[in-house]
Amino acid sequence: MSARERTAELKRVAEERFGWADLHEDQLAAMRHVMAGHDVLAVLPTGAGKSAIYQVPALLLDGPTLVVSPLIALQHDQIEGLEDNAVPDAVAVNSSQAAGERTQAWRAVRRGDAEYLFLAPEQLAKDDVLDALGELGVSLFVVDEAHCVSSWGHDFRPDYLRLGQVVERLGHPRVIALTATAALPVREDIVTRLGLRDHREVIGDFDRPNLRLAVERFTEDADKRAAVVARVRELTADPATRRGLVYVASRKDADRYAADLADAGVRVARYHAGMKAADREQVHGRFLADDVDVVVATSAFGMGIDKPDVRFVLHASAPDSLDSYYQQVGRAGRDGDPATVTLFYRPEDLHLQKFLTAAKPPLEPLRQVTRALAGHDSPVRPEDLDDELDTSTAQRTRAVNLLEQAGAVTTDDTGRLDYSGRAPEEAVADAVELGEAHQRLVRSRIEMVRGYAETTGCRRQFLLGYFGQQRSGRCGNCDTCDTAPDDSPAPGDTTFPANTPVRHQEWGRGVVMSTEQDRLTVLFDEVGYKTLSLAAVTEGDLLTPE
DNA sequence: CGGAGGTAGTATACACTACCTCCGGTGCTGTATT
Repeated sequence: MSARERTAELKRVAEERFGWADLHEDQLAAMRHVMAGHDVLAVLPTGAGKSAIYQVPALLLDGPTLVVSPLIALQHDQIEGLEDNAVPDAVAVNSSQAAGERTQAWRAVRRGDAEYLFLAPEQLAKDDVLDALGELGVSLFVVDEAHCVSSWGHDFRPDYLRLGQVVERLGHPRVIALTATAALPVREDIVTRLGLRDHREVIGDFDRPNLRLAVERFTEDADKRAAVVARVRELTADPATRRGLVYVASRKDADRYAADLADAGVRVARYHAGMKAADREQVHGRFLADDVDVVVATSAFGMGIDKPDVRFVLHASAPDSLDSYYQQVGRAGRDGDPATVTLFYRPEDLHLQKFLTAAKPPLEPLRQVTRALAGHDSPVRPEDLDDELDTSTAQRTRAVNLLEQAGAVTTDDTGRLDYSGRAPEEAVADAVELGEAHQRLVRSRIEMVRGYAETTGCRRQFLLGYFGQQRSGRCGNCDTCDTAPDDSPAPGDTTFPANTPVRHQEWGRGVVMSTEQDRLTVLFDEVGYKTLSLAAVTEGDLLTPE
């Protein structure tokens, strides 16, 4: 079938079954790749209709569609969204259901009454679930919010890193990975972790010109707090800019800012993961219904929130990465109208992020798991190791992931673990080194937040450069552009334009992410992001193109 | 690492500092307990 015929068919199904008359070219391109048999990574801004990319091809492929999605609450919304259309049902399977409900969901998929099955990655760690999926003949494997593979997999929700093995065990159906944000190392992580095969990438335009970017710098914590409260007061006093979000770094700060803002007369609610599920849901609902103007939240508030008229997103503390930052500020101005995005910055605030990402590779679990695996002559099911271990399931999974990455363990097509026979001390040392390399990357991402906050160049250029999108010229809609002289040069030196592969004498192989007037940001394989002075680079011959 | 909150000490009755300790994000799941 030609690309043209495919496009026509996809458009027909979209219109007839979903009632979508216009598909965006990015959506169509991704769908065509899927229909041509490729795996696909689609990085498209929220609101670009990422779900359509799997929903439409799903109806043209024989066999159910599995959607891996991180939050059970999010799955409910997605299922409801599908119920309105003239398409087969969608169902979910998870731990919150009664046994009967679960059986019914499986039956619906088996009979073909339901086309879409939603699961959290943890479900896919269970043999009976995988066996059931194997019998179903899944035709499309969708990973929604695919950046979680990279950001949540290493220690928080380790089952994310096992999705690649799950794909193989299911015979490698076509895979679609979807996300709204992914800097280069995150994209690479998604591709390698999921084991995408002969894949195509569709990367949308990240620029959101209606967001006005600014950073305000403080030395005293008290001054910063007062400034945040004063700004929210000011913004909420004007009906045109009344609704917004304030992101904070700790639950305690969420409580405290919410209390201070309430005292200042702001209609405000707080949101963090320490609250009861029902209370969180209520806050979410009140925000959508304009019953409160402002939500003060930790990073728990985010995925699945689609409110068009959010007029400001303020950060009372620095986030852990620009990946998180861009996703959080992206919740402002979805309707395209102007919105304010401001980071209230104190360098000290970065220390909290460093603390939160300080987890060392799990040495003791690594030792135990290695010893246990080395003691088995034949492949062993992961859960059968637990009798010999003194670790939690999550720790065991973490250790297995690192050992597998280090090449000391492989997973066979029944999900059993096979030890390579390598000397245990060596395997543990390699796994620790890999864990530490990941740690360096995470740390360097925090340094990129510092870079953004302290840059004298155009903030939009810096942000887009971080996502590998080089933009020429100043944006004219950020604080540094306001104060820059009109004739200030665009980022200049073209010896190392963005995306150039380079080698550094000490740090090894890397890729240029972005250039500013006097400096250059490079992402190195081994040490993560580094910012280099252009003068030092050109004079010292530190960097050579590769 | 740094902020919050407690305690001890000083000095003279409330209030201040100096020092110490503790805490800090994101969610799934299955099991035990109300």
